[in-house]
Amino acid sequence: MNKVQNFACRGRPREFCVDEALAKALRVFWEKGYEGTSLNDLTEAMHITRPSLYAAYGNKESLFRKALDLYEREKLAYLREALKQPTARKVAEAMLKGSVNNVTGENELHGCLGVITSVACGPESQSVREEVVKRGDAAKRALTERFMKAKEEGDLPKHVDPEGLMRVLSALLQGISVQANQGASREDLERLVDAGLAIWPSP
Amino acid sequence: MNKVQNFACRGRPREFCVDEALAKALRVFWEKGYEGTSLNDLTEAMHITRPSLYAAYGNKESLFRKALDLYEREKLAYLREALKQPTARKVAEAMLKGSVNNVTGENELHGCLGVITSVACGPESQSVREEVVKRGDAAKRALTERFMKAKEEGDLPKHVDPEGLMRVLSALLQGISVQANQGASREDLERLVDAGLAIWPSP
DNA sequence: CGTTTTTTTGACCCATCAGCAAAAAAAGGG
DNA sequence: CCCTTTTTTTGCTGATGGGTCAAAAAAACG
Repeated sequence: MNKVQNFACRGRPREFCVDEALAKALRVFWEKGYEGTSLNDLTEAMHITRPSLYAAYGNKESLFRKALDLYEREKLAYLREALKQPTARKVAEAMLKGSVNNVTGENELHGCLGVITSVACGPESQSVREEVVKRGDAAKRALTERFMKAKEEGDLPKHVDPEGLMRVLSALLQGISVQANQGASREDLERLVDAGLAIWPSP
Repeated sequence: MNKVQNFACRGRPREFCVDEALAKALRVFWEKGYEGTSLNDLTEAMHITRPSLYAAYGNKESLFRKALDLYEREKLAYLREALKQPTARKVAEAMLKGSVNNVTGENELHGCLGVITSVACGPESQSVREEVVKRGDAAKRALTERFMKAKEEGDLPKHVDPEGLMRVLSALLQGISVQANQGASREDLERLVDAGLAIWPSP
């Protein structure tokens, strides 16, 4: 009795792929930040007119949130994977090297979208900043817990403060992003990573 | 024969203090970044009308450069002082603690103006970003040289890479700025500093 | 007192911003 | 073939962006 695919297949079909266009939008947000990106930038990159964008994604802010989801899901996968490494040192190494890859990948240099957004948001669109910060805080908590576990397992010395160490590692990751924005080369960033790992606490 | 003070004392005197208004402008730029600051924000904070601003400082960009000079001269003095510390460890300690003070001082939280600007500048006003990056690079060179000297003097181990260590310290400072922007408390940042100093290489 | 020099005032310009309304176009259901 | 549903197209809106001009106002000089 039921038709196949009777969910929303009426009417004129959409002429663009929603996910594909979202990926384009992500790249623009990533390059320019939330406020630095205009609707013209977006529609040009997505090959979409303005009303199409509104119909498909709501408005600029909700488009950004969807792009943020995509970013977390795809580009930040290495952070979730890194947490599974067997030792605190390997966690740090995976995160730092993943960050360098993320930030110097492909052809152009970008910083981390989260850092860019949390730093570059004016008082308007404060809700966007808060959203980004909230997601970052969740990651920070997970990292702190990972270091607490590492201490129990003995691969971090007794005297280290897991939360402090988590803030140090966060700062290194954020610094990688900032320095990438400032034009640091991949070699520069790898030097940062090597020096950071060289002073990492040994059990 | 010569009059006293015959240099530009004719005509209607200015009704505001240029330096004072510049300090107000600096605070606004510091809070909102270069692009995030509008002329309305500036004129409101400086208690000046638009043409007065234009006459006194040129335009938005040249006002920002003057504000940047002031920022470097006053708010970044601790960095120059820190370089004079006798050991690499003390240099790092002075910079990190000074940065926390700088960033959590007075009543409101700010990140570092240099970080904010270098991260939050779109393709327009790229010259501003380049200016900020250029000034940062000079500081980075000085820090690298300081660590090379420290190595010669034996207060850093033989195996450390001065440039890498400089990038690590830079990253920690940038991370402090980013985390302050994200709402970290003074205690949070002091924890970061303590943990950072705890893993600092000993001679 | 009048002239000169400078600042202030208020309005204005043009571009861009995010967002939207109405009509045209394309598909399926009857 | 018409009707409904959905998307596209075109063009618009009100607000805000940085920047500027002409005229009024204020002070110092002769």
